[in-house]
Amino acid sequence: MPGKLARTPAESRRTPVKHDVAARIAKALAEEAHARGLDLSAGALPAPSIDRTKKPEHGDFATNVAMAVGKRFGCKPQELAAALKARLEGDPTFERVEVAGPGFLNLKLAPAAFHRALAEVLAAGPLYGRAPAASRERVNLEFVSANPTGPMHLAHGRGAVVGDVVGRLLDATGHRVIREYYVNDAGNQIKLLADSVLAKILGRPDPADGYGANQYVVDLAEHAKGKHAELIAKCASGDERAFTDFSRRLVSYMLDGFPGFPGIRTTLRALGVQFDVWSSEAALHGDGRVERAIDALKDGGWLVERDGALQFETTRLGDDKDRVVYKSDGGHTYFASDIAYHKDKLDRGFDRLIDVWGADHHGYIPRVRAALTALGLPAERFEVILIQMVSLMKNGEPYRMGKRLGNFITIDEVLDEIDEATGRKGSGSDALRYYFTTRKADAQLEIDVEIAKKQSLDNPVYYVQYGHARLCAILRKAQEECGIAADPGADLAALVHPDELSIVAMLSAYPETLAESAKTREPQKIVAYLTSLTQAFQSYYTRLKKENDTILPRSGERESGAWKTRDGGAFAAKVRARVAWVRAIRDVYGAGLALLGVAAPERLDRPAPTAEVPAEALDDEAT
RNA sequence: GCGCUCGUAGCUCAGCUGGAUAGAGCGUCGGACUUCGAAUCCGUUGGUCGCCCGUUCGAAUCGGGCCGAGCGCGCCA
Repeated sequence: MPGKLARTPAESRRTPVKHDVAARIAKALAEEAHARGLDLSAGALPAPSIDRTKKPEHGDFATNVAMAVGKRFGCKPQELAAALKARLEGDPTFERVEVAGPGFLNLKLAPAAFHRALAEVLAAGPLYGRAPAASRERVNLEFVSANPTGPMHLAHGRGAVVGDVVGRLLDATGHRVIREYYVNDAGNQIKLLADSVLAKILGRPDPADGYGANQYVVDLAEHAKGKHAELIAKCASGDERAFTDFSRRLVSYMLDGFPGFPGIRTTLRALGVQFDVWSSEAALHGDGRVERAIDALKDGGWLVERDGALQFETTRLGDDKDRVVYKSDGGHTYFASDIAYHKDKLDRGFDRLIDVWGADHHGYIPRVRAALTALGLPAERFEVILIQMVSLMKNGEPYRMGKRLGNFITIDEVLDEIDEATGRKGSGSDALRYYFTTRKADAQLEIDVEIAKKQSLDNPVYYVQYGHARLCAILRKAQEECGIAADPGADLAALVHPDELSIVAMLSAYPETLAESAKTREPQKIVAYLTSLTQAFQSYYTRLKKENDTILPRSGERESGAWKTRDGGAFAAKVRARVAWVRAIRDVYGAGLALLGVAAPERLDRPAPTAEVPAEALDDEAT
């Protein structure tokens, strides 16, 4: 491996500015080696890092190249750094090159380099940053997969949003993603739901651990009673086929809704989440895929009969204990289905399987991996994103709705409550999506409904949406009052304000952020990026005002048109450059918000100062 | 007991393949609007990165050991 100085074509397209810097450093290094009569072709050089700096005084990029390869040059890092500095100073890409600390090279880019970077953003527009990853994979992304025995709760919602955003990230980096919901329609839980509903209809007592205490079961019973009288009668007389049929219909109702219950699909849609494939556990059994998978394990000698049950010796593959696939009563375990399901997904030709699970299922990973290995399938293609708990707070206190607490509040309740409070349909989805992707998936999360309802700085999603609306307002005024359309080919030479250039540097980092976020399946990197971009622009905007400058001509000048000729046209050139720059920021913004599935409104209505609604009044409506 | 995840500011959390003086939001306190959206901005306050060793030019980051938290360890799903 030649290290980071040599990049693949895909990477170089993805990070043009950084790649440019890397190439110039490599060139300087090669020249220095040549000058010293060193032959570096034998053996790889240690890979140096080229990083964006955290502090402005360190310039735009910093590299440890002199420290990394100093030994090969047989000299001190600081000496090599000084030699490289001398060579790089002749390069017009850099405005300043400094040796710092133990041998870092700090590089400050010249304005022209920023202008080239900005031109790239403008040329790509809203598609900026979307570039194929090194490997373009066919990905099966399975998420939510909540049992269709009840409404979706907050914890499901987090998995839904994280899964959906990871899907968008993978799409944006050139992977082909199939989003799949695995419907557990064959297990005990479904049987229990059907028993509970039947019990309601037939006036029998609810089964042990049944669902009968829930209002939606009462509603479901009422709905089913009118529609399936014959089927219910057969079920009552112990007809198993009828019972299976009845269960299947109940699953459909849970997914598609019935009077008094919106249905899981509807809830997901309200959250902005859609699936390509709904696969059925029952179907895996129905057409023999489970049986065949278990037979394959048997043929491979992985199964033993013990205590009257059929066990898969996963311990031979690193699991803690062997796992039962067929119980002593002859029934299958959930694991048996899951073996077949994951085998099926790989059989369908996916390069990668990503499962999104609740963190409490983490112990399940080794056995699925063991199953794939035992079946001779590439277990390394299987990965899991674990989702931690969500607790819902209200003004700092655990939030209760009825008897439910935190995780057990339904998505619909939360969405409705926020939508009603803000008066904007979709604001609940925006708020939840933003919250759920702000933290990494495997960290516990607190959500405060009161903050999510606020249309103010306290609410992080509003802060970012406001930033987007503000950029749009500037572009709108530029067009309508100055006749300036953001021109991707604008002359950018007049763009010299340090804040403007540092924001260009941020824009040029967006492709790297997207690539990294997709690669690590960590949406929070996009959120963090958008937050800091917003901050940078808002800060610039206020500073400009303090400096008695504006992006657009002042209103007086707009009407007279005097701005067009001010300073011999230099002012107009600056305005045009800045408008193009605003457009670039807006586009990156829009791209980032689209990845999160959060609305990017072009304008936001100012809230009336008296819009505060007493929280108690909303509680009554929401329940 | 074993396994997984984690321990960073008063609170909620970032911190990329190890990099320079560890960051953000909220909270505290104090400031900034005649002019493109003040739904904003600036400053202030705040930390033995749980503890101890080790690896090296360099550790919040990697390794080991403790302490503490959550979860898992079903012929449940």
